[in-house]
Amino acid sequence: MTSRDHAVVRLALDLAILTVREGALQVLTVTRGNEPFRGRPALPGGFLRDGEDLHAAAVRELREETALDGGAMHLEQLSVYGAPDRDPRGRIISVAYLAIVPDLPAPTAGSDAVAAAWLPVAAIRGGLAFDHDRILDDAVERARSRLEFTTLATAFCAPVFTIGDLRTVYEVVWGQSLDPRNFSRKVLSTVGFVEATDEKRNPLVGRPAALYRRGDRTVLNPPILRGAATVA
Amino acid sequence: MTSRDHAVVRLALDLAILTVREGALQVLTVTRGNEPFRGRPALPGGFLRDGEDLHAAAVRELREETALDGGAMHLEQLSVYGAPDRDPRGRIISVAYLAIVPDLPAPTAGSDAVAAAWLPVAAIRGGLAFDHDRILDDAVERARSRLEFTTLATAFCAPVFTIGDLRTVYEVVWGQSLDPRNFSRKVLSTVGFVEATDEKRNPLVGRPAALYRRGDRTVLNPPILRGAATVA
DNA sequence: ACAAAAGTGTTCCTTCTACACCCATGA
DNA sequence: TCATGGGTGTAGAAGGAACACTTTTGT
Repeated sequence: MTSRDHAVVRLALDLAILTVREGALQVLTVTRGNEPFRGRPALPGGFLRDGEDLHAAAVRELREETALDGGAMHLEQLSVYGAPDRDPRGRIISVAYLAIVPDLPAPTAGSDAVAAAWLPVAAIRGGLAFDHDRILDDAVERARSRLEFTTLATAFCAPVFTIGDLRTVYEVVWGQSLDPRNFSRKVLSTVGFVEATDEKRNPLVGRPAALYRRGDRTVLNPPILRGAATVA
Repeated sequence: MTSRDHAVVRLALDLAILTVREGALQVLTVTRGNEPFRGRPALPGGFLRDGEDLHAAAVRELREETALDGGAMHLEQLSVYGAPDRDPRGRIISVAYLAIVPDLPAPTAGSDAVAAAWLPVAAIRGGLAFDHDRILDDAVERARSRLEFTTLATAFCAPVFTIGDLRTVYEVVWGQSLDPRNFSRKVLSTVGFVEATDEKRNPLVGRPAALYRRGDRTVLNPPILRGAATVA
């Protein structure tokens, strides 16, 4: 065996599961019970199994962590992280996935016996194990970009939602405030973005808001661009 | 060993190396000398080596195929392809990279003893080995999108080039014609896209064109969007 | 002089932005 | 009737598309 041999690697999957909770962009983390990085938060993940498809493995991990299935969430491949020294236990290549989920009623406990918790992305600041800070950075930037060009924002929302709910997603993920009136028009004038229901929701105070469902469309044309606008 | 064990995988890299040659978008292919898919064209690639960084491995493969180094080209990770049955020889996960190179003076021969050839992307139509057709599709779409939002088009060009050369890249990659006058203005009004030289190039007929170098900027703001415009 | 390609100026139209204004509800 | 959030109209600014027109070369 020389150094020119084919590398022997293990293939891991890591999930950056994002949601909007309590007015902040949050990510699901698990606390590591073993070395290395014992006690530090990390992104949930696991190893690929024999004969298992990559995407199917990501779906499985997501279900184990959030009990969410199929259509209720968004799951896409993010990138591969394969620096030789990224894991002190050996050569482990990680395929990272970005998942977007609504604010879950059952908040945290996964089926694994590890402590899972939602942490605000803004509060993490380099505290994750391995190279997961970099994965999280990439995930957040991908999500921000997806809001511009796709209807991904609806994946952050419950099955029915108001235009105001949707706007809050944009404001929290982008970290800037948007004009409610122009936002409303843009969303409603894009056919297939949202689909009207005949229900309304009464806020604690103020005029009732119409409720909508997700539409068929996935790509946003024209896009909703984040300007260098007024940061909230 | 049950099916719940961690999968044992080999990790391959495949390169979609794109260029503009003879007025067409072309991709570098190698003809397979062994089964499976013997005699069929495939994307060049190879296996990750012990202790080798993923991106470094992609750079190495690109150099082996094109004798191009570092700054003269663009190289970015595309995606991971990991369907269990994607390679009949066993469980091989492939990390695909997109490379953009200028029209090379030394056209084809790689250092390996395999037959390398540039093929027009439009002429391939499902003829590649493994799942390389899908990788190529993803690569072309990524390149098209990159032209909209980044200065990637300069990576298709020689070290010095005219605005007309650059426009040809857009037209060939997008498959649509652009207004030369508006295109010229957009490029020149984006500071950092191209950098003027004081040389000119005389075409066989017509007014000489100013020559430019790549600029510092990588992101294009505002972007140059492909309309649903007049298809060439 | 003429053909061909490079580049400039100008007009029209679409889209974004900002903000005045009206609507519907609970307390 | 007042505070609060939902939603419409509209004027100005900015950017893209189309195209007439000028410039510079080789033959």
